[in-house]
Amino acid sequence: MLYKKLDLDFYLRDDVVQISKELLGKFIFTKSNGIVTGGMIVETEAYLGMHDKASHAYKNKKTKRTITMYKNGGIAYIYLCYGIHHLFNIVTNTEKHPHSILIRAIEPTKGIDKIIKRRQTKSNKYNLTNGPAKLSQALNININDNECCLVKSKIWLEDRRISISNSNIIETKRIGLEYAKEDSKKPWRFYIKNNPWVSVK
DNA sequence: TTGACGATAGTCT
DNA sequence: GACTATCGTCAAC
Repeated sequence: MLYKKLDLDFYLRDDVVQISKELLGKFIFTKSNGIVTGGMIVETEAYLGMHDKASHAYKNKKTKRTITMYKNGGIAYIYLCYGIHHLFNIVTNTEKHPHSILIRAIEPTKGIDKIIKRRQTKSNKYNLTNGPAKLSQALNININDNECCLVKSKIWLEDRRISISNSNIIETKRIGLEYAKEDSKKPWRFYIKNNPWVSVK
């Protein structure tokens, strides 16, 4: 089979930085009201859990919101940002390690007509999914999908045998985390070199 | 019970 | 580049 859905073992691994890099070039899809939309992941950010000041799980903090990250990997962690935006993360590792990966941008390939309708944008096509809240809107992901299983549910990832070499992966600091002091400078954002769908170059 | 604060995006200058 | 809409979450009172 050329298109292989990512299985649970992919998500349960320990190295969230490595998984974040491997996600580049993978595909994400959602099925909503029978319509499938999705595309290729081009930008990710790793959040390293209890020792990462930028992570919601810093200092092992457990609240009603963050408890999702303390579950086994392979599920979605979705939360509301700025009262408006739904941000989609992938939970990795096991219950003791609240790791997550923010998907910041995709290159849409499936259901683009539907994506345009959901986004209601008239500007250039790169504006459709080049940001974490934009892609959530484009794929109709919202807070109700929190804890959604990524292996056997309406949101899933596929390996389509596209390989991104290390020389084509840019490592840089994460976006919008100045409050996290020194951890905001850690090179835990990854994106595909020269890809026009990346949010911030 | 209250208030400060965002892992953003769109608009305006 | 600056400004801000908008509201759930969470810690402090």
